[in-house]
Amino acid sequence: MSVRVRFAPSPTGYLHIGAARTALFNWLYARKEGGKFLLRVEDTDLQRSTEESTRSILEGLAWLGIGDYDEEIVFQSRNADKHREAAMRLVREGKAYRDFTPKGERSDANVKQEIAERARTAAAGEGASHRANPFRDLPLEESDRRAADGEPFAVRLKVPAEGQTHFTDAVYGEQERAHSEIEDLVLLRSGDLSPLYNLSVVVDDIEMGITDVIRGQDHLTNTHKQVLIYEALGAAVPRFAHLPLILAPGGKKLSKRIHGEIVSLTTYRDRGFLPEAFRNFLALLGWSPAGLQSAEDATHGNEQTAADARGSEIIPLSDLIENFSLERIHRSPAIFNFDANNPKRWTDDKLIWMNAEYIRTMPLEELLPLVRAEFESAGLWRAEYDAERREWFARTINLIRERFYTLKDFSGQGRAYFADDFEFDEAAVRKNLKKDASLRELLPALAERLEAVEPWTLEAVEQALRDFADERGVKAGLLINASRTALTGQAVGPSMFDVFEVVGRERSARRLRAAAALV
RNA sequence: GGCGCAUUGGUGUAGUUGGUUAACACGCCGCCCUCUCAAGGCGGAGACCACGGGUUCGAGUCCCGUAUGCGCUACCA
Repeated sequence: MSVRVRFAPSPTGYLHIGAARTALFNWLYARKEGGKFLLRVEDTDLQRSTEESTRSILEGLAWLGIGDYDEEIVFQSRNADKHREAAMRLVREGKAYRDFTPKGERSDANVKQEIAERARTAAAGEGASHRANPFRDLPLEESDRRAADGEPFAVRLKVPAEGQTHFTDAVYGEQERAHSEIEDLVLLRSGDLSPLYNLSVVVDDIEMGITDVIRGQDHLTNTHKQVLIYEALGAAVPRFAHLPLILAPGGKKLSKRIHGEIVSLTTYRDRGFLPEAFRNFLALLGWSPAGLQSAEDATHGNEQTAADARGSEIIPLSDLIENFSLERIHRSPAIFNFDANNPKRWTDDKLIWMNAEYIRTMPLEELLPLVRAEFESAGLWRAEYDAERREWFARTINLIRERFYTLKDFSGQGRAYFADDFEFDEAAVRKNLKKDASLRELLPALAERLEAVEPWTLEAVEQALRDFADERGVKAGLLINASRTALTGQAVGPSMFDVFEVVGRERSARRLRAAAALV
């Protein structure tokens, strides 16, 4: 049977990076196995689900490059009737029962505490059985009659008193759980008979023909309940693969409430990350390809091996797909490292590095459209960049991309190359312009000298500037650094003669003169 | 409280029939290069493989226990 997997987010917020990784692994597995990748929106919690969340999740997946679902999106809320039918079938077959116990109110906030307390008292009062429900063995006819009389009921699965369930998890191995540990879980709520999560998931997965369930480790223990439902329904149990959780620094839970936007995928899109870089990073969180970075590879083999091994964590999508396997997924949780108090480290170091690596090494033709999109949203784009200035634009981007980390840098630090209204970095002005008062006179003189340079090439400009420095008895470095700040507003940047060439004669001269006022 | 899962330098990981000096990437530090900053090259600090017991000639790798973290335990998903 060919592989069919699904990503099943609940639309109660933006796409969490942990969820994004789950989606990615499902996608990778489907593509590797030549199977189908499906999407199911689990919107059964009507109060918390929003259309906006659904849209945001879809957008996030599309951005990541894994929005190519192989079949139509399934909305779980539309299948409620099927879920209900399945549960009632189990009641008829004696595998589930109606529970006429009045519904107890519970405050959502204290559930955890309540659970612990209940468990404690249950442990103290000798072995309060999970099978003590008085309605568990109510004859079907009586159950039917009471239901027909309009008495409200919930439907519970009849979990066998003895024995255990087991399944083999592709990641965590053999899993076993005694039935005595599992209560008769509720399938349908009393009153409106709306289906609960465990039922919905199983019925939908059966309906969709899912062969492999790949999801977060937080579902590992509950999988036993689902196995029980599969068996009651007489359906084949799929293969399960649970993914280790992604944690915050200190091994704490990575939560939207505490950590804010850092856990949202859209943050990375909005802050100038490349989908391929983010995807690459995400793939390596909880999974690693076999052998790619062993010591052997790094030290032996042919000429380029050392360099190859160094960059071996930069993995093209085709290789990711090619090498992906459930067996290489780790069991221990991964920490997503960041420091909320440090702007330079607002997100994981390696992610930032990886993004920069992609920006400076990816084919220029692939980078250009991304920069264009960034420029369009920053109001820097001009039609001529795609026409008569096309070559200049490509050359300039290629020049400055070397030291940029995100797409935002092109419109931020790189603004001076494309607009005149750039800002001067104060530290740069202090360091390169205010440092030497003679620059007040030197800069305009240099401007004049450069205006005469013909042709305007890197070599000619360098020659002219160095000659000028010699004549004036100053170090070329003084003029070079001052020029850098004058032309770009920055203290750092590409080799200055490249900058001159790209900025052009007119603009260079104008900016040199203007900068004299800043000295 | 019960049940489950995990534990290799700061972080991500390699280490898969137990065998010598625990490897790679990011980050950090230094040097080289140099007009700055990156990149690149070279080098360095940083892990008694959570802790304690075993098994073995030999354990990061096997077994038991402890601790810590996380998850589940709901008429939430």
